Amino acid sequence: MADQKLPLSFYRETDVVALSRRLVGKVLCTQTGDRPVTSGLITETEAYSGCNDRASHAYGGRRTQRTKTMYEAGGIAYVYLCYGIHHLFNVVTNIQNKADAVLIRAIQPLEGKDVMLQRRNRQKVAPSLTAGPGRLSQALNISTGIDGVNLTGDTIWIEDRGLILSDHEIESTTRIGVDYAGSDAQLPWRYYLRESRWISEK
DNA sequence: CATTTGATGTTCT
DNA sequence: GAACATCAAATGC
Repeated sequence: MADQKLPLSFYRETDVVALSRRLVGKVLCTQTGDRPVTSGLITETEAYSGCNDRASHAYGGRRTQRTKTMYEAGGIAYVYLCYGIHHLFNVVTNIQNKADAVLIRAIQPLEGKDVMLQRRNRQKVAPSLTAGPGRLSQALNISTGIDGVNLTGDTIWIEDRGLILSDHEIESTTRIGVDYAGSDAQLPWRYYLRESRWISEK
């Protein structure tokens, strides 16, 4: 079968942790303006479980201008500004009002590497190009401007290219940068390709 | 190599 | 004011 764009039903899965694991090995693609398609293999993800997860922006049912996107039905992008500089890309999952999301933390460049180098102002294709949530967003031209955009459209989407990963190829550890979340910081909800160099931390 | 620091918008106290 | 799902450049070994 040809490359297949993931359908809305994929994102409406109710187990955000299982979905986070399943997104590793899929291919994130963007296309803006008249630029060529840029894409990369998803190598690292983190699950954020809505209202009950102290690391989540939606913890305790918090609704703000920023977080309202997370409460929509799964299958759209949640992009927000971190530290006033970095645009972080998340996949909204589950049904409406559940506020579950998966943060994409790293990709391995596939198509459009020259465009990514240009956007990032780099000379060489190396992990620092797209390994890290702020980095991959800049490489793929993802910004808060596409917050709420449908992931089955032609601006940003995710493809299944038939790669199947067994459990020993995927490592799960605690999430990055969520020390403030108390005991929830210990949850092993970060998934990454064990053998990949394209990871945000060693 | 490791550690420190500056950049900087939104949200919450 | 302070904290924050971060990064890059500068500084110290």
